[in-house]
Amino acid sequence: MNISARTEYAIRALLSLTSAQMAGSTTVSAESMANAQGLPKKFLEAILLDLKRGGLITSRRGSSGGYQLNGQAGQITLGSVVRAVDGPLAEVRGARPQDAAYDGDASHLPVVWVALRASIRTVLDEVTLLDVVTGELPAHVLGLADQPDAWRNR
Amino acid sequence: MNISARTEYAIRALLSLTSAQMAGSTTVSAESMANAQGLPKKFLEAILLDLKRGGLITSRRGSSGGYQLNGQAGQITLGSVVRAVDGPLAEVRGARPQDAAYDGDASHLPVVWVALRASIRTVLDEVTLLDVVTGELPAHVLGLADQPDAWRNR
DNA sequence: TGATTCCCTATTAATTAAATGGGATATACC
DNA sequence: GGTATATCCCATTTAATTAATAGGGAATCA
Repeated sequence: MNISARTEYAIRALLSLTSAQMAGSTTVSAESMANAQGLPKKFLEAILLDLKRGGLITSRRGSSGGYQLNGQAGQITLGSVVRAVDGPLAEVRGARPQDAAYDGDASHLPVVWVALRASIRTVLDEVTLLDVVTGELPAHVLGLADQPDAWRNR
Repeated sequence: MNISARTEYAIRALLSLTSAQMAGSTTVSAESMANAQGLPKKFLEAILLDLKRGGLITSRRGSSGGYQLNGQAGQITLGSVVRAVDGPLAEVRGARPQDAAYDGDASHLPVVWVALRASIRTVLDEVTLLDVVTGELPAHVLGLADQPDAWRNR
């Protein structure tokens, strides 16, 4: 149940591209993203390639090349980023939640796994890159983060 | 964002113990749990040790020994099981969600991570072992699993 | 006493995660 | 055309984690 470095780096790089899009600039190089966010450059390059293959960004080579978002920052969700770099959300022992089959005492377990994935989706598939940069997060998400113990460990 | 085999095995073993508790029996051996749920026995033993150290079960050695739940099945949540065998929910690159620190474009990201963890908690910390065995899951959880596309991949 | 069953440490094998290196390919600008 | 820039791509490395197994010690009961 962890967010990988890959995913975290991907999101932070895309937030740089979002910022650039808002400022009206064209492309941003891997190097400047790595510097701005403190990410290992070659590792970031590999991640950006995944993002490109996933259709989230476009790129241009050459002297004034770099990357930019493929589409509007307000249309790109964190969920799509996670899926592009780390695969499906909430897999259970390598399988999709609804495909985990059990019998006997555990027969109702898939319902729980599906609900768990659905609850994760209510956050990751509702928050866009633009939301994160502006801090104007969906009411539902702010509500979750405003719960009494949300910021405390259990 | 995955559920490990460790966690899945732990839950399935505990569901066997829940069933035994409901039937009024005393202890269940690791071997019979492994057989009933099709789990590797020695691996299961290691997991049961974690569960014991986490205070979720008790054990007795010897010829009619075995394991039993420490407390009522209706009081033990899936969240406590996950924490006992796999550590904290929803860590971000090895740190707690609220401890991930960023500046610049990513400064609002911790709010998202905390909200994500909160949403996971609304499922895992609300569902008990008894709920799963009986299939009588909390309304909130059933609601999530009843959403139109909850059972479909994205 | 002997069978049973948990307890515990160590080890292994496979996979994944995180990163690095080197170089080929495309682009812009002088 | 030449050169600097920057993506693209493959191969390799290192470390950590995951999943599982092995072997035997310690407690318990009949």
